[in-house]
Amino acid sequence: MADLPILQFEETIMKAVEENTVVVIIGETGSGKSTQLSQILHRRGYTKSGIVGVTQPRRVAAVSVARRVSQELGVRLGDEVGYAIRFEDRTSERTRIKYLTDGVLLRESLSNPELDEYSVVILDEAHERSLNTDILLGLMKRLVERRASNFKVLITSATLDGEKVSQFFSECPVVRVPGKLFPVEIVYSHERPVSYLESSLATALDIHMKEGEGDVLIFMTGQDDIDKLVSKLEDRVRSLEEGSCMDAIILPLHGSLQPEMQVRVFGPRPPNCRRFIVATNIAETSLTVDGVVYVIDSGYVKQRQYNPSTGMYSLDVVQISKVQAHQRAGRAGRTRPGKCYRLYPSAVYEDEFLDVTIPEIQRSSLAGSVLYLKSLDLPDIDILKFDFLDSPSPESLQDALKQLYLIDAIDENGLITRIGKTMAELPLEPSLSRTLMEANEHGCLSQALTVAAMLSAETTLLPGRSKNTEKKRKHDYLDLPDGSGWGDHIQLLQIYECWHQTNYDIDWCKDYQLQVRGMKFVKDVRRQLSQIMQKIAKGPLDVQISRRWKESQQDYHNLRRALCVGYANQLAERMVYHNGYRTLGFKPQVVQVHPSSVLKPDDEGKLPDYVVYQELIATSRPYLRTVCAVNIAWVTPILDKVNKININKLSGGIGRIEEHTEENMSDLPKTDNVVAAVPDDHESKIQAARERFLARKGKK
DNA sequence: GAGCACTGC
Repeated sequence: MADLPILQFEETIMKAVEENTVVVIIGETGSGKSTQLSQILHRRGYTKSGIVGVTQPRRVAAVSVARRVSQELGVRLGDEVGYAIRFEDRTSERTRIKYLTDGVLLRESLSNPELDEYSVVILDEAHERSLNTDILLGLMKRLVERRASNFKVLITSATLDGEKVSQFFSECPVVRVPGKLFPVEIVYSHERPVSYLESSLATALDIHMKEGEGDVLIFMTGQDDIDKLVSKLEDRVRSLEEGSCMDAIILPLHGSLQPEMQVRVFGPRPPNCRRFIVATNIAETSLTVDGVVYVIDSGYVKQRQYNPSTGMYSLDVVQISKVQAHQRAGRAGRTRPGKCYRLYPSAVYEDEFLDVTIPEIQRSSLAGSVLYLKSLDLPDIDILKFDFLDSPSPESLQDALKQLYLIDAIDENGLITRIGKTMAELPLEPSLSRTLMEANEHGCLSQALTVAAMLSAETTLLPGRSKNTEKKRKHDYLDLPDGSGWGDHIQLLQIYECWHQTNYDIDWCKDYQLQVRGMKFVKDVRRQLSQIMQKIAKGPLDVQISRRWKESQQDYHNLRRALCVGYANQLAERMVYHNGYRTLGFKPQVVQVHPSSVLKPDDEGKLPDYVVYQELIATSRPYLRTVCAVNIAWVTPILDKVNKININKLSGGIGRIEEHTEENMSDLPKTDNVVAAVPDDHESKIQAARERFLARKGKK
């Protein structure tokens, strides 16, 4: 601890903090910023007038850093040093240093917008630019003006991007702290690989034959490629065995792996052995593998992005940014000098890679964030002029406003409604919180709570596609309830109700191949949602089991109607001659129900005329994921509302966001009072970056 | 009849 670089900068940092309200700290990996900054401030008396809060983008980081700091200070975790993550608040009245996820701090500002119990807030890992961090940055900017006398903000970033953050905070000082990484030699390819999979394979074998001890970390874009490379490596390494003096262990590493499998990557390594870890970008930030000396970087990442004009998400393989390339290379220099093999020429890196990753706020649907900001009810904040470090596109903000209006969270003037205010308190996406509100009016709150909770964990619920599914099991996945013909939401409800009837038996989950961790998470979410709904609940919150078929059909009917109201912006109509659907409310998209859905054609081979969907996502083609059948009678009033939307009024009559978006808004009333806005330098840079990005996408 | 990168309240 004593040799952490940051400690030599204590005086510099403190001088900057004393003289300024905001300070940016640039510290590379190993500088000790996450554990030491809070302690420095503590030593210097900043915990006397309030708490020093340190945000982290991830839960595990918040917990592990808090644990380490409590050890270093020799106090019990939860006393002077504590942490707060969802479902777990390990702080007490004595807590002076508090680690928390940025999502938790956002929730706290909902009930206490001035954050007056904090004397300092440190936004750690701000360079990762998570959606939540970006919103916090905007809120902090406002807060430091209001609380300038007794509040400090420190923002840490691992990259040169600190200058930009400094500009954002009126040219606040930037302190640079060196990291403790060993040098990493960068080796570029001479040309673009024909197949980066083959190229990775060849490079990995080359390292194994020629290089000294040390593990190899290979970055791939997804599970399929990881599995392919793992099996190819297995084959080739075996045939090389006489040529090499080392044994090889080949390990996949990605988010869908069961935790038990992930542990193999972090366990002790047998001597005289080289491990090949074939990973997604999970190994870029979330997980650190010890012993890595060689990194193979394909230069690609699979990235999820949102198109606000179609309401469609897509998962695309895109080039990484220079920052990401730097981060990947850094993974080779943690224990001793390393090497990073970039499977692309240096000219590609220089000319084609973006400097920084496009922040999440420019790649996501913003309905939830906009609702959150509106609910803060700060008279001095106008959402459309909200000061973001990087603004989301005008289309994206308009899309969010339209969505919120369609589900009654804001009125036609863009003002938050009473319903919207309650919705914002729920840790759910707006469509689901609106469903809960509606269900509460129609006697099916209990069922809606279950569905909302199930959807909060849905992706981790079902077992991953593992190669060894030959394990013996009592039931097949097909034995699970089938949604009674109404679709996936009803199926999720039925699954949870079955589990409830087994008294939440863990073995039951295992028998049905449901992820135990996922199901426990659902139970926690359901409890949390019930607590929030308690004060306005008009019916029971606990799981209700209907004895009779007719009763449950009535429940399903009410629930589907509530879902239809909540998902007003996620409606689709079946096409006349086949089972394709057309989305309603957006620029119409022709889509298919995802094959994993339990919704199946009826005896005449037809799917329901109308469905709501949880997600519209283009993978190999556009799909509706997680769908529920609804009645046309519920749909008609929504479509009437869609046709009457006046986006100009919703945006508070501000013309400036009209001019970029004419093309997407052709179905909406045209306004002739469009103000020609001159994009400032900041905006045009963003625009340029977007265009470069889109052009690159088009090329592929 | 296809398949989902990674987080978080």
